[in-house]
Amino acid sequence: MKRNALPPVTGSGRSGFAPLNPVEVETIRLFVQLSRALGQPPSVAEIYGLLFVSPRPLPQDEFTGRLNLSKGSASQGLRYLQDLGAVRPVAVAADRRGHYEAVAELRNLAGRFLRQQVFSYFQDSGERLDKIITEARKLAGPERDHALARAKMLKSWEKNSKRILPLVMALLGGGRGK
Amino acid sequence: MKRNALPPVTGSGRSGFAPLNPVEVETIRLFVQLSRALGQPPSVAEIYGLLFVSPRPLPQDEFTGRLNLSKGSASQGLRYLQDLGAVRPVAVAADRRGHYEAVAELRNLAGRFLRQQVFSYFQDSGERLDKIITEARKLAGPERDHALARAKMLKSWEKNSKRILPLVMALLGGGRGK
DNA sequence: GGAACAGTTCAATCAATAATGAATAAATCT
DNA sequence: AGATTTATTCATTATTGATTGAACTGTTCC
Repeated sequence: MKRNALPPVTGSGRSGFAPLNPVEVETIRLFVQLSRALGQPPSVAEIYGLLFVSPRPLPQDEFTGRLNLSKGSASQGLRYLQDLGAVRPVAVAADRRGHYEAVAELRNLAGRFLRQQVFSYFQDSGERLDKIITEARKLAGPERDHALARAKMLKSWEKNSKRILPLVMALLGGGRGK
Repeated sequence: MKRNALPPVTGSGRSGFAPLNPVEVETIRLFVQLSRALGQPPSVAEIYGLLFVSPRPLPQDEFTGRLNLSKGSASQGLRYLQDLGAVRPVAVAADRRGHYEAVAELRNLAGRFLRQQVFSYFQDSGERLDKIITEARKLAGPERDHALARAKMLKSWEKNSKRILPLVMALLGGGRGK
């Protein structure tokens, strides 16, 4: 069965938890929208969005219930967010459930996200580039020249891109963020 | 029926076109890999990749045949690439088919891509942010304060991000790209 | 110990996205 | 005009990716 995109704002939570208020709904939508642009699954964005607007850390079953997620999605999404450093556990006295809060520093978030995304790409791109060059050398005549020129271009693209990342990070952290 | 990921390097092209050589195969793989990171369909990456390594402009049926794509995918992918400015038509004498070549300037490519991706996001994010603030004002007590603080934070994130884009563009174009 | 709770894993299911190809249009040739 | 070539559109099909939930693990409480 397909779960509801977002539970209705009105109506008492049939999960036993308070339904989302309009601020929560809109904030979550904002993050879901962003997640599309970044190619991230909506459930993850929903979890982060709700933790982000929440004035206090939430236990897993609470955001699961309020977002109408399955236990599996919640668990996986939470893990992903923790690995990314976007969410951190917070102990709450007299409650054995784990509670979580959003890490809300743009620099951290964006930095880690970029690192994760970009790193996974540059992972074997270097290796592949070398292979392209090796193969290009085996060609003959003008084909060979063109192939080598293209390979060189790719190398320079890679270098340029790699150089930009730290700068972006610095800008994200340094901008008068107040 | 599923098409082959990439036609085998050896073996005469059963489409009547030359099979891909190793340089072409590896270059295409590189772009396909990148397209995953960027959330773009592989067929588009294949087309761009082949045009990128090709020493001469290719007509649609040629890259369609060599990549083993359907006519539909080729046509749509080509259109997407043209809209993005990543590929441009080139007239070839005594051939009535349209020929295309890759636009291979990192600055153009990345710039247009970012614009397309990011712009579509910031499209209505401003509107949504205003709505969040409006709704937050209707809340009471500490909840209200927290919600307003979060909304303010989102606004600053947006401002920061918007400010960075032009800088990234400048860096992509300006780096000693040789 | 064992019942209730909190959480994870993963194979099966469902939804979203990409690719296909038949129908069609438009242009060029004879 | 009619035949041929080139290319586009879009409903259908295939593929990928996200979500579910039942089975399981480990804790805590009585």
